[in-house]
Amino acid sequence: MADRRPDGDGSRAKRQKIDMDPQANPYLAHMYEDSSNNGYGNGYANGYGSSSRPNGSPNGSSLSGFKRHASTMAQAHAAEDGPNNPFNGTPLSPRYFGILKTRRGLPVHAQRDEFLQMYQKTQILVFVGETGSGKTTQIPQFVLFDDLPHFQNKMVACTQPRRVAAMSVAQRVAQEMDVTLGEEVGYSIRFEDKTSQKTMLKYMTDGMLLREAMNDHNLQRYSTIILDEAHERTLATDILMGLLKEVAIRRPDLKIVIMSATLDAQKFQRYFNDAPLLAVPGRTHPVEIFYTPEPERDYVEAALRTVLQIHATEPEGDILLFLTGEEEIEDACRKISLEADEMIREADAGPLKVYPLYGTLPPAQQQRIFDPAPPPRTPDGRPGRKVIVSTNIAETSLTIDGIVYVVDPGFSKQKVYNPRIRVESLLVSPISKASAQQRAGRAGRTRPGKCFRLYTEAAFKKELIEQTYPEILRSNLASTVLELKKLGIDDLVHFDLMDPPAPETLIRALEELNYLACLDDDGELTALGRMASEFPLDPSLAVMLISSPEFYCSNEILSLTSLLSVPQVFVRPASARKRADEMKDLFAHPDGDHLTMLNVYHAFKSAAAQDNPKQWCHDHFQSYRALQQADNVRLQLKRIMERSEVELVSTPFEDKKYYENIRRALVAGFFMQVAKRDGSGKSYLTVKDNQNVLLHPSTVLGQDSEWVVYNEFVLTTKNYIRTVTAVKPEWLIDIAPTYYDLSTFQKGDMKASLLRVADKMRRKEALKGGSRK
DNA sequence: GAGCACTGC
Repeated sequence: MADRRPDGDGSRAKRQKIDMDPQANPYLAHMYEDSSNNGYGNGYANGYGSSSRPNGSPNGSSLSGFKRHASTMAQAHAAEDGPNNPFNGTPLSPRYFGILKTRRGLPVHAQRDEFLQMYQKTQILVFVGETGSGKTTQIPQFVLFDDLPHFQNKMVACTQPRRVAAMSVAQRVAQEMDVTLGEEVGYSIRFEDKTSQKTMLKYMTDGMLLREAMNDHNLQRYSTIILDEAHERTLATDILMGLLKEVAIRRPDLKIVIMSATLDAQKFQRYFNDAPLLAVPGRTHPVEIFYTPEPERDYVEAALRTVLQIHATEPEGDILLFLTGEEEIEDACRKISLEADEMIREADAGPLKVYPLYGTLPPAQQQRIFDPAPPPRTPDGRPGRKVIVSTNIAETSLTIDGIVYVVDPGFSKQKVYNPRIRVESLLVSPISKASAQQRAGRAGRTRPGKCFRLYTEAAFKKELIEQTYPEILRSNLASTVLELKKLGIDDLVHFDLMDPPAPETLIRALEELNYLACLDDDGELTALGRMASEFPLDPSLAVMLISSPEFYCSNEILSLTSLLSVPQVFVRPASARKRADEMKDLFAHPDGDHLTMLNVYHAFKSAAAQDNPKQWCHDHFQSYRALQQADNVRLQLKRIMERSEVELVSTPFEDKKYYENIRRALVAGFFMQVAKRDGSGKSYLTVKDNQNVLLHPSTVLGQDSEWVVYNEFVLTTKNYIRTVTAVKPEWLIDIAPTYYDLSTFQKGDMKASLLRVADKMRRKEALKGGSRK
């Protein structure tokens, strides 16, 4: 039997410190009431030596009587009861037994035997557990006792859509199993691999498992793969499901558990060839639903009215209001506070505290939502209340206890993709029934609650779709198609996805990859495509990066690529717009936003700024978080470049081509995102798609640039292109001759000027040739 | 003269 040692620290992957600490993370839906997480992580790690550990053989451990895939709940219970840890032989701590008691009271525990029997009988199993059932923490442990992966030299993997979840669940389960996090139980997320030779249960992001699959098509290192939160239907989960369906045939020994929270489980069952289903009830309190009798014309106005009404008439308990975006939320918070002050003055209402909540809010401000509600103003006064006004970040990512009232106007911002003009944009759209249910459920976490839906019951029944469309139907699939090719899936059309995307979307993606020379004319992966797939980047960014040594500026393009794959670095608070803009002007480069961002990065990395980077960012209206993230991404990309032997080179800064080389390299990746000024006005026209666009007001570029590359198409009140840099048309023809094959262009001003440019280039070339003779 | 829902590698 395989021995997994040596298990010294030397063999462990190096890991980088990042700014996420599960200890400090308040969003722990899976932490039960009794859990105290202080001081964990040390204490008993030093108590035993690894040499005395039973390892590699069940003999002598409390798992010795276990027959793989034929164990019983009684056996597992006996092993769990100790006195020694069944997985590493060390004595179990008193705290372990305390947690064990809680665990055995969880709803999933009642069906442990049933789960085991089903798990043993079938290869693929669908498990439905509502919130509070304990599925995320318990099912993987049930699996461990029966699958005994460590005796096969394999692991059990459990995927999560979000990093914080993977980290914090792993930490909780390590506690439950009385092991040190990173040893028997670990996690793996981007930038951090906290696993070791001993790891038998690994929590990870779905994207991470997908990355692994690209180099290990059969996922050989796993004996069981559990996909958790499958109902969220992230792009990665959808692709993994398609892949696992195929791997299941190639690897009959692999077991697969699909865990979902919705009643839409039949869809998963059908997809996995009528896999058996096990459903476990959750543990939540009832939530009473109220609808408006008539449709509301202005949902924000109706929402404010409802919140104030609740405050005036309903008993104690906090309120959660769902709105769609930052501006709407900040605005609503102001109005609610104003009205509430008046209610307090005139009607002796209880104090009301209002908190905004959205993803781009600084962490310290996000934390404030966990502050307790304000106390009554006088000892016998009316109780205080807090209102949280949130985007749908509070629908899945984040749980706030103490919410009793939910106000749901029925809208959220959703990504939509239009393959015709190749544009992804955010649109305020009605939510789905599943979302509405999820929102309502937020009112019943601690006690019975109420949900006020600001739409009619008829609208709920007839107008809302059942489920939000999965991400795969709402995205540009260029990078997905590249991933699938790297996964060894050649026939994309027949790849069995749960919801196949529109053929037009696939064709667009293939076309884009072909122009980028990642796929050849037969749709086969090229050497460039294979290399591009190694980078966790959009194909155009990856191609730009890989091509950049040809333009003598790969160091700079590496920095720029990192900056383009993190949130906006420029901060512009509503209270200090003018000063923020002045600061931005300090970094402005006349040729465009890309170069401006690069200037910011270089300034940030200068000795003066690094002395106190946080202060520097504050003073210069830069996002410290974004710049730090960019640094982190840069390091990761740099390692991949080194591995792929992409050279790191720079043009000397004194060289007059320093900036020009960078602009040319931009064209190598973004030649499909070019616009030309339309006549003499402000309007631009995009190449080939012929979309009328305007330069985004945030640009540093003047109106005098005839040709520009842009990073992003933003569809709001108008069509904007954002992050733009001036380029020369000769570069387009020179660097991307296939895309700029003028015979493929529609007749018009664009084609005419490109033809003139091409002519000029030919004349120049001829002259050069002539002079050489 | 705008405004970035949320994730992930």
